[in-house]
Amino acid sequence: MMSGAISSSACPEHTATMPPRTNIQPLLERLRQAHPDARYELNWSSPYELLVATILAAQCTDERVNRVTATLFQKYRGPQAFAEANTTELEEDLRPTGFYKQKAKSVQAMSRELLAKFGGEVPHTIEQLITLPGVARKTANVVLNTAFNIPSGVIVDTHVLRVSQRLGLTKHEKPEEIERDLMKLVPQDQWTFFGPAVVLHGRYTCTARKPRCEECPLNDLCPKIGV
DNA sequence: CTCCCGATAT
DNA sequence: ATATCAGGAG
Repeated sequence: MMSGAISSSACPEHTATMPPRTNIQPLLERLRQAHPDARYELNWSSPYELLVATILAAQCTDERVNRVTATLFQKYRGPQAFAEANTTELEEDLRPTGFYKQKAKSVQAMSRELLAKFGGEVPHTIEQLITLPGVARKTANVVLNTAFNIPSGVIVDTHVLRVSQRLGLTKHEKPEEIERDLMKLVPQDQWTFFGPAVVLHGRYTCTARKPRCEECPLNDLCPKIGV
């Protein structure tokens, strides 16, 4: 809520104590052209299901998560069912997503905490969400941005991290520091678009190992740091 | 920093 | 063969 704190400095020289890069608008326009309806590709039918799916999405493609949750959400309906599930059986259900023991543990612990502290309802603030086991800022921002349309912050996953550094939007390396830079740089009403759009850009164009700079719509805006 | 973990692109 | 992939906890 304090993120919009603008220093209305009387000094005409520095009207804003603002970030490294000058104008974000051209970048936002290009991104919008390339990914007009950028959104997360996880399948869900409730905020709770999106929360579970996002936990499962760690180090795993959306496609594989969707393949698993298609049957998973038929078998377990709501936090009570996950909390009471047999752990070994749940681990097997989650196996194709990788890190399956850790994820089973996180999903069950998260579900129990959700029931105990929030009556089974997914909270609407990032401060409350990140108290849940297995939930940090990235997961919390995905849920708040996507399920509730709340611009709680900017999603910083491995794609946003890499692309932001290459574009020179940040000099930092830790996700939290990068998110802080992006929140200053990008207007708040663009946050829920910016995250998913940059994720798609990183997934399909500005790839980790062999970026496709020749066909990149942001090519002329990019200093190509670390490529 | 390491560990959790399997599938896929290179 | 191995780096990487919609991360987070200890």
